[in-house]
Amino acid sequence: MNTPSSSSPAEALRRSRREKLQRIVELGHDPWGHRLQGRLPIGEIRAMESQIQKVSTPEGEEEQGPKVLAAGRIMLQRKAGKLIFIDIRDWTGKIQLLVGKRQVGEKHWALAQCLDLGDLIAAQGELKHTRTGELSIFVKNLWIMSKALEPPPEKHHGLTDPELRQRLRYLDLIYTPGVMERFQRRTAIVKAIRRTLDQRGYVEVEGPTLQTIAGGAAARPFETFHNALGIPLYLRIALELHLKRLLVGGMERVYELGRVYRNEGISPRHNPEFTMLEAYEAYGDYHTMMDLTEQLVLAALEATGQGPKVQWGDAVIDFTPPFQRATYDELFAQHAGVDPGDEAAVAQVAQRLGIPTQDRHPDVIKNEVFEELVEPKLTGPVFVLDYPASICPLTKRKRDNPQVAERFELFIQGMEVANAYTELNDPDLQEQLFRTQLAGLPPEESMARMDHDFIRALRYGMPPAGGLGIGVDRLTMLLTGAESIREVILFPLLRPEKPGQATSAANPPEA
RNA sequence: GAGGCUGUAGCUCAGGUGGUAGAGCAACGGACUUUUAAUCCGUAGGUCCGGGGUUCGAGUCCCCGCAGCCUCACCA
Repeated sequence: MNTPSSSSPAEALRRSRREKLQRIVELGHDPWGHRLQGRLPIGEIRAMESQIQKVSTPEGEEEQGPKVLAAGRIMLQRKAGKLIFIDIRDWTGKIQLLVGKRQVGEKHWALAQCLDLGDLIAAQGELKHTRTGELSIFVKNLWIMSKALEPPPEKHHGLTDPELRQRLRYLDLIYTPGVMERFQRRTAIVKAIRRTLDQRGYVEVEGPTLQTIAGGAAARPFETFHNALGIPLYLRIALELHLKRLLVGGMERVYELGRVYRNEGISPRHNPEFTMLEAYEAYGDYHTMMDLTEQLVLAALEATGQGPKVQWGDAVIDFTPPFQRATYDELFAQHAGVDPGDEAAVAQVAQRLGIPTQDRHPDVIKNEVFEELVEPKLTGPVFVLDYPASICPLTKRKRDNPQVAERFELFIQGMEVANAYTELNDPDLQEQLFRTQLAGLPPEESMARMDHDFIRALRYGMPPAGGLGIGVDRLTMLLTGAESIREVILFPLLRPEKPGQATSAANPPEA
């Protein structure tokens, strides 16, 4: 069709498959398959092994097994003259097919000659053992379900190049051991989170992802433009401010589980779009959310079918509850070796670390020291409690100490996994904090962007509440042994593939 | 944005100090009715990421660029 007489080896491989496709059509088979009725998952078929019976015949003892219909992808093929062994796999398991020329007849045998690694096929026959004891389907009928026109990766090593694994994730799922399982675990984790919140009486909602003010966090947003309205819009960087509006609106337990977008760097722990859970509970506080966090993490852990001790890289994470709780200042003193109340001493440490101290708020300096010296030591799981109020513009202060905010973060392996507050519901203080945060900062870098409608909402009365955010991707990393966030995101952001780029396994995208 | 590492057949990889590019898998042809990463015989397959440069000669050395990974920066 669009293939000129190219003689590259990749073309030769594709041509061979195209020729077989043609042959399949000529033989009267539909190379693109059709609905299958009565097909069983391979896992279930394997479980039928016990139904195989030995019967006596004039020729001796023979096996008699159930008739089954299976479908799957051809992973391996062994040809032995007029006999072909084909290993097919679906997402429940793998099984061997035995195709014999005498047993299947001409038309099916001719079809079998046109099969390649990677094709999707269906086979129907008797479930029995081969001479060497391998559970197999002794094929009577054979269909092709989908002809693979591209050659699959190497059959024992699969794909190893991380770039190819991410760009061709469908192949990664098929051929890299553990990838399918990891993403299924991710789904199980997300389901467990939903189940836990639903059981606790929460409602799930969907807030806007296109916003005129991207608030609720200190991150650079992606910008876009609405043509009909003629206004700039931003992709959300947090779920917070709209969920709190819903608290005002009377949704007393509310959560959203969805994507947020941050226009920042990419690293093994950062992807520009990631999945966040935020949950708000009226008449709770950050202690309420601490209990909830522990419950959610344990539910997620259980959903992955693991015990309390999880291997992650060289480390073992012990999720045995209750998780350790320690205050920000305690941990600061312990790991930074400085009295957190001694501003001069803290500034000195900061300077030693190369953290600028000129004209900066002491709490900001202190927090950067914390991030530098304390966070990497927090192998956790550990709840860090009571942050300096000045770095928490959306958080209620402690009743007996306005310098301290009722906030905690959960750290595991030096990673911030959860962040929670007793939510600030005083509209005047909230407005004031927005303004002081804004003072002298370009709007892009403000820690909290002024959102007048949000302040107005607070003026109508928001119940005191606990609020929680959990980074679902990071939690999934920790619970599935993934050391890069790209291993738990199906399609992480990559630079676009250039036409003709040498790293492309298959046809480059059309120009 | 900075630094380090990597890029060789469709895939997985090898190619000391510069001398006209190799293996396994996959493909193609042949043998084989109980294989298990099947085996055996044979054939074909290359923009060595791209572009410059040094050299009689570059996969190899130098410069510029592209992409990926890692570290850092950014990041409540």
